[in-house]
Amino acid sequence: MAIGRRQYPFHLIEPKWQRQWDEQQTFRAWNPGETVPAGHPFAWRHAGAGPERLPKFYILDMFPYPSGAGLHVGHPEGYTATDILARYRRALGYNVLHPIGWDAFGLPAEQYAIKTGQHPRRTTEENIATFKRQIKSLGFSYDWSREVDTTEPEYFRWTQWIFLQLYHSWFNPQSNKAEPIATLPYPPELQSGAGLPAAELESKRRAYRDAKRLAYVTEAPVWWCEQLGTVLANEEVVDGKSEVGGFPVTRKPMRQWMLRITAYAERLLEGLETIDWSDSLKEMQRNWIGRSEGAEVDFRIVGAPGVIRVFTTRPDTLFGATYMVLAPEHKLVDALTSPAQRPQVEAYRAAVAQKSDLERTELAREKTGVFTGGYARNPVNGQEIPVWIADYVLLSYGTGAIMAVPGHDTRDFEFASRFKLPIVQVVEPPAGVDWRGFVEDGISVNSTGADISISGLPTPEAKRKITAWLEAKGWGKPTVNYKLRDWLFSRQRYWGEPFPILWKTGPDGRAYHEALPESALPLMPPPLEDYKPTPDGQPPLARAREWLNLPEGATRETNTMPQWAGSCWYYLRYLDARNRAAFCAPEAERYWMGTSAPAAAPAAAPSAPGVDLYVGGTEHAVLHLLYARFWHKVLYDLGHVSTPEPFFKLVNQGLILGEDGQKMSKSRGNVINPDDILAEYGADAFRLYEMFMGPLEMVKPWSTKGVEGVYRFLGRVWRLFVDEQSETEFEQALTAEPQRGRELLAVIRRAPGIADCPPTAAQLKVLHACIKKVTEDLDGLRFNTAIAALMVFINEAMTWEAKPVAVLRDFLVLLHPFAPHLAEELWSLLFAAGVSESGPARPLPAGGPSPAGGAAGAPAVPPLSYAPWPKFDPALLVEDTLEIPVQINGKLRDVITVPANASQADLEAAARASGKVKPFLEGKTVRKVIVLPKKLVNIVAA
RNA sequence: GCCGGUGUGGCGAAAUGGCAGACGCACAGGACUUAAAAUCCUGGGCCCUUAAAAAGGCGUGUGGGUUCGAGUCCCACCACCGGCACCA
Repeated sequence: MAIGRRQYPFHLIEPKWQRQWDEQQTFRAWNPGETVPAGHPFAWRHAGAGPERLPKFYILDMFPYPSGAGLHVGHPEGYTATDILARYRRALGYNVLHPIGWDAFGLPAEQYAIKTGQHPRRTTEENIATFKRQIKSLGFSYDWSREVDTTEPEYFRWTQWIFLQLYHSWFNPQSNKAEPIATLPYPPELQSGAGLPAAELESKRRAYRDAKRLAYVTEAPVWWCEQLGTVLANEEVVDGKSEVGGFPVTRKPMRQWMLRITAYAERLLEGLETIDWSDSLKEMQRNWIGRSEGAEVDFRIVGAPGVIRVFTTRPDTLFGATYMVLAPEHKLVDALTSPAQRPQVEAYRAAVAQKSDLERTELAREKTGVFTGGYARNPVNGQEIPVWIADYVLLSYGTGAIMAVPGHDTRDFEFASRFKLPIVQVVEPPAGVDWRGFVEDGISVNSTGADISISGLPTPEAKRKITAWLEAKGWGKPTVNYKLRDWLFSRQRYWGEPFPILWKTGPDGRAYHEALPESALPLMPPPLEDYKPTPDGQPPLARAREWLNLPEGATRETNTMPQWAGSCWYYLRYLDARNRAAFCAPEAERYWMGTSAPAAAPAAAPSAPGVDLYVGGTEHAVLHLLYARFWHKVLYDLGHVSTPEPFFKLVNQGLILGEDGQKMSKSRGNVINPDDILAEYGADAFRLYEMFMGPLEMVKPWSTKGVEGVYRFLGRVWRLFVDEQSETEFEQALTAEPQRGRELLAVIRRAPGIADCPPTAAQLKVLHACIKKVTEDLDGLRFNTAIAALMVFINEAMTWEAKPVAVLRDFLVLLHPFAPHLAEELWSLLFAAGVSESGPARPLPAGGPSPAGGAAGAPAVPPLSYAPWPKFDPALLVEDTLEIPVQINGKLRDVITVPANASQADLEAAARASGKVKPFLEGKTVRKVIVLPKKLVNIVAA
């Protein structure tokens, strides 16, 4: 809008309180055992009680990645929600941990540095400064003393330390958990080492150990992105292009570090049952893990030794397998290929290798493949079936080979149709459904062999029977498969944590790796001037000769960790951010994660283990959230943390669209910059609007007009409290001497109607209805309707002649989580000298300093940030008379006013007596009358 | 294709199975003002009637169902958004 008069001097009020909060460290959270200084408002509220005796509330925002673009309006949506709840919980008496920090390593930051021709260290610092300024200007109640930055040595030393925990562990399938690598048993031939020279035995044992570690090195085809000069994890490749930058990626075998997340597939799945996340998010994780139950079956190769092992979820369709397909890269392809078919097979394999992932997975395209010339024998009926290769079978899933059942699998059906392969029925669908391509459960048919029959059995039973038979014969076994792949953990870039790993050469001439001792951490990256990636995949760190080479011929690992490393555990560092001896002290971990002995009676629901509330966008549904859960479980297994899951409750905020209803983007030109909104309407209005738009989780379009609406509401709040004449004087003084800004606020006086008078019953009813609604809505994260309730209160209070101080104070406590700056200013105005001689109706401070505890004495103005949340009194909300709707056959015909205590009979009589109702009953028989006391009357007549 | 979510005035949205549209935006009328802005007051789902109204009818994506009563519960469908997608 064309900026009119300011509704209220937010430009002076907001910086004033932000500075006060900073100087006082108002929102510092206290760890168990810490002594709270007597002058701190926390001490005032809790009367000297030790933090460990108070219930805790850990409320966390997703780790911001400080990009070059600065904050957009989507970021503060979640931040505002968590800030409101943090302030609300403080008012309820919790010890609240609400931290913030910077996820500052990683590709986008490095790309930005390259683009702007600066060192990433520098751009990172600048970006953090921008984010910090923007976040601070919104008045969030973060504990800045716990601020972390993943690029600081004191932070990444612990990232490296956790990597070493992974490196030094293996996953014991017996105990189903990670254990120190020293507990790994060697297979018999390596135990005795019979006949082997000591050096060779040691080298073999090392190879065995290294292959079992949770962090291991492998030479595997990986996604290589030439433009970015690095490999990427599966999760970072979208539609055959890099998620960052959208560059093409290709498959390339390279030596890489991997983390064995697949060992945790089952536990990551099970853990979802114990946490309070949205169904859609849990479902996304389940899909990503992709558990499927089935069987592995061996098909003997005809005319050669060996078997082709396939994975199938439908062993009941084994009789319908009319051919087999191997992935083109499968290692048995050579052995199966006949001389006659070799040219076609080689050509096909070469063609597939050329294809990008996009070409290979593109939708609705024709299936391709070639016959190898080889055959395999179906174990159930001895039939010889041809073996093909085709790129619709993926090497990376299952065994990289399938039995094809074209009768009952859509893909096999397409392929068989195209290549004229036989299609037979082995499942009977329900009547009227074509069996061709029927993939649901049915009844097995045509499934009888010499030795086994499952004909006539329903699918689940048929599966069980044939699997048991295969197992008894030694030809197969029940198997569970996961789509989840191990996590590719190394990057060929500069801007990441170096691996605390050395490479050495053994007596056999083979290279092996070794961990640095913990005492060598943090391992600093070399100060490279030329940090740019190279197109050949040689990491930039390899260029730092002095750093790279160590005295005894050892060299350092030159890969760096991916961006996700630092964000996998930051929520743990917040618990004890300045600890130099450990990533976090155990007492702090147990207290904040909720596993220490129950704290003093909680004011509301008891805490659940883990972070109490985690808020962030859906974009992290499978990357960060899966990685972090994995690391957490490893730390849990090794005894470093006390909960099996990191984040108990998680809420995704919905996307904010542009005013045109489209996703915000520079190219559309519909991006809203929070700085502009703040300059015009202030932080309180901005916060309020972000919450008033609609439910937190919903996608919703931005409307600057809507900001004006809540801004006007804040103006009404201001005018309710402030004397008009004094404001005019203030405005004039400000115009004359704008530089005196803040001190001129002292000119403002409270409105004349505000008095220390007893509230009327009507006023209390309005107040308590508001307390009830705001309290319940905050508990349910319904910020939009809570704000509506505050508006209703103000609309009502504007009509009051006399405004009791006690009522207004309670209102300010309700308002302060949403609009903290304005609330603080008005709060101090209410307590200004001479306002409240005889004290308010509600004793304030309710939880004030104990006679013994208040060394600094009671402050002149009780701190609003720690003022107790008001309780609503249901007795004040009861009505004398009620308006009761009267329906005839379910249709509303009248609304009658009756005493609240009217009996059922009274209600029915009053309803029948209504003049508006009578005509509808004329000439009809009343069949039934439904009377709900205090609710409604419905007369059924015909 | 599969999974999840969402469909309510001109717009953002509210509504334990019980008065659909709270609250806000936009709009219209009025007060204040020389005038405007700001502020304050009033109005409003749609249709039919009417000078205006009253009364009435219709209304929560579509079609069925359960119920005295359905935005809300059940079944089938449609549209949009998000995720996954040759995973055997």
